[in-house]
Amino acid sequence: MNDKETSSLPSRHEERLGLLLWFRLSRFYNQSLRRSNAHLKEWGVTITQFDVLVQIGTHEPLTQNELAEKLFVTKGNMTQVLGRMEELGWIHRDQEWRKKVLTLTSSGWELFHLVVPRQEQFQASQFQGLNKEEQKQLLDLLRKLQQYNEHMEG
Amino acid sequence: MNDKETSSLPSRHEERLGLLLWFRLSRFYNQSLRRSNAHLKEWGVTITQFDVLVQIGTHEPLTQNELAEKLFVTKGNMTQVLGRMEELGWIHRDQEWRKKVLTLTSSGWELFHLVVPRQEQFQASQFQGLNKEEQKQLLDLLRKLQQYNEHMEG
DNA sequence: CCTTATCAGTTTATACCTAAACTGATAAAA
DNA sequence: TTTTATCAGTTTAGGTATAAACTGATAAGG
Repeated sequence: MNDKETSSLPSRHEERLGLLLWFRLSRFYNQSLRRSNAHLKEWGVTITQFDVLVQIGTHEPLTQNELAEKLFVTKGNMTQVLGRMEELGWIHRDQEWRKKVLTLTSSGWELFHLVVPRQEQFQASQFQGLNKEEQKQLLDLLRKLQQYNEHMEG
Repeated sequence: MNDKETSSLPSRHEERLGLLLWFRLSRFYNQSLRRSNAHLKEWGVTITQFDVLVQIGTHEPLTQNELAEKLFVTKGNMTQVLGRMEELGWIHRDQEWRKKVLTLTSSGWELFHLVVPRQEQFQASQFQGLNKEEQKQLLDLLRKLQQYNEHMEG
């Protein structure tokens, strides 16, 4: 590949921007993921479990499919993650018709109230490299991207 | 948690923004990852392998540690991913002093020239929800975040 | 009533990723 | 020279994620 020659062509340039954005995004995400897991380790919670905890805690009651949709993961994945969380005694899974209704146990609520404020604070610190205005900008750009892509997939 | 009451407090609000940013970011990243893998499936390549292919192809020769640093992943992970890519005949791993020097095989170069332009085009389409100006803004914000966090970790 | 479709969740095989402990080689210090 | 430190890469155990095939229950159509 010949960077210097092709980058002067505008159409190539735009394509490059896409790849650059992908690289930046995935690097930052990976870093952020690792740091979050390290931070949550103190309470024996993974970032995935934390996300599930927040979703159930704020939208209870939820079914597994609804949860998977909210988290943008497959339902097969939910089976595994929720299985472990049930073992740990953080959630109830009650069969109801052909659905399973998810709620937090008292132990789950305890964890929720303990960990959510800490993690909020931690995530705020992760984005300290941007001022408040820039943070809102970033949120807005991500919102636009998601809306557009959702619209594309129908 | 009582959303409506606590969100009026400014300090709480800022912390919320951090959590919101994290959620948006991870949802978009997951979506993007899934779509990229689906797109690359045509050539039997995963997005991880693609990232490795690009790094080696553009920075050859590289050691495994250098590659891990560029991709922001652990060296243990590289051992596994590179092992598979070596089996597939895409890369050479030549022991040199106490390092292993990575280069692409002719088959690897073939794949590189076949897949990179397609994936560039695909990634460009992933960010079409933003105009060129907004894409540059996003890139800039991500760059700032990474620089700040790198500086923090020292 | 019986057949067929749909739907929620599970299972399986495979890949990715981490942290932490380990190996073996080179380099530095005693 | 012997010991100790460091460094690149590997291994292990465990969690996360997917796609695709499957199960079993409910719903719809014949």
